Amino acid sequence: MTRTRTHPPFGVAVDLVVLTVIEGALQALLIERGEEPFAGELALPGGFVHIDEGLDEAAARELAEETGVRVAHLEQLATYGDPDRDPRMRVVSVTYLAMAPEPPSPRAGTDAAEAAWRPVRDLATEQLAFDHDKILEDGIERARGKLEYTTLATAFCPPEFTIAELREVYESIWGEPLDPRNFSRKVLSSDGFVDPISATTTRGGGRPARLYRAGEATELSPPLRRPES
Amino acid sequence: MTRTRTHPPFGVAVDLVVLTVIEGALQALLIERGEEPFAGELALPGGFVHIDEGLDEAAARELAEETGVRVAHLEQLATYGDPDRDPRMRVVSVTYLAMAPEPPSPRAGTDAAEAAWRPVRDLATEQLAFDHDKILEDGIERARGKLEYTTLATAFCPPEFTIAELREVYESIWGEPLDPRNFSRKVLSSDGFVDPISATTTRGGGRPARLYRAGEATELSPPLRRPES
DNA sequence: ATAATAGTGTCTCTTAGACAATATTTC
DNA sequence: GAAATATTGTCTAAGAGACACTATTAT
Repeated sequence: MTRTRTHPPFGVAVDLVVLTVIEGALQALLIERGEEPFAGELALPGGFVHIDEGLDEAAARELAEETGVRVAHLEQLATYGDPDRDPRMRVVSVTYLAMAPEPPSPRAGTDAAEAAWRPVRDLATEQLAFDHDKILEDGIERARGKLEYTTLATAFCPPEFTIAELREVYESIWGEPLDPRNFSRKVLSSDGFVDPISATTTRGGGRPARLYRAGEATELSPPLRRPES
Repeated sequence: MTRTRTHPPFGVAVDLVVLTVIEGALQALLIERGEEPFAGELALPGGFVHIDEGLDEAAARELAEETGVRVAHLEQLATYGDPDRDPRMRVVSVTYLAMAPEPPSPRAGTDAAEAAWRPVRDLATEQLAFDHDKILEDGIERARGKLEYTTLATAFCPPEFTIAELREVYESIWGEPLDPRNFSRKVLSSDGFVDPISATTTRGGGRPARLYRAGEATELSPPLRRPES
């Protein structure tokens, strides 16, 4: 076989599902495409992998270049490679899931006309470029699942947070209300989920709440089960 | 930018972690490489993706071509793309995890000198080609985790099986003994995990055991927790 | 005082885990 | 009968979920 036949010319890209919670609503970071194909449409931030860089590295670079957002967690999601997913050429996209603690205003990057947080609920009907609808959906589903058995929710919180703020993350991503008292008991009894610090805050309005930092644990065992419906 | 710079020449491959349980031992399907690099060493079955086929399609094709094994489950695992993971050129490998119900004798394929089941316990010290050690390890870890919250274990069983055989799958993959009585109760009380059929078998030696088929459920809720140590 | 939010305590029900006891086969 | 495996039942302890009650702030 010739090398061309054995190793056809593939493009390899990384695309990012970057999530955060703003005012009780789960939001995704999207760019408005400046070039064809799909010019003017919304898409996930991303770009082609350089020939001499690793995949994780490419994801981190694109995140910085295109969005400037600093994330607390970045993990590989899945790889999408339908032959016709990009009209230009055969492109395989390795996707990543990222969680950001706060909504710092994203700045436009080199080949992104605009980058902005959009509530994912508004995107239900909206059409994203390429197969990014599917990727975003898969990313959200992954995040929902991982909240159950990991301490990942803290990645959505600022360095110091209250139990109520942590609960708001769960409620926003799961779309279900949780009992504040049972939630509190569960979190505090899970070893290494959060570490208390000797400070309180009163951003809520009522009695001041104790502040916590993310603990060292990454797994949650037993898990925090998601409500049925 | 020229197209060459924007879309560097990547090779895209699929590699497969194919697992089964033979006589209480978890086994992986490995080939002995016939060509350089790593000629003579053990590797995961796999190959390059054709320019006009999807990733899942390529995985299914390589599985059939290289091993002839029929699997009950095939899912994407992760993608590995370190710049120097293949000495020949830049290759990104999209890996898949497959579960086979029984050990039909695998037959050698076109570019595989040999394909055979190997107990994964023996591979702890063994060195696989490329970064396949890491991939195999990740695949096993994924399988271990998924047994907890899915009905995937039935993919390792023949069409009709006993609860004891299903339990043996769990014990082999987790490497932990499970209480037969509690296991039985748990499986039978999980809706849609297994469906009883009106037949029994006595392959075990003692009292005949009822036979079951895999149920329609894919999720296990609440999960079947893995023992601590 | 009232409203608002934080945090503790209590009760019940489900489930996991340990293990006794019984059932049905082969040798 | 003895050995082996299957299956049912029982007990206990841990955890989830519901929710009453107390604590501490602002207005």
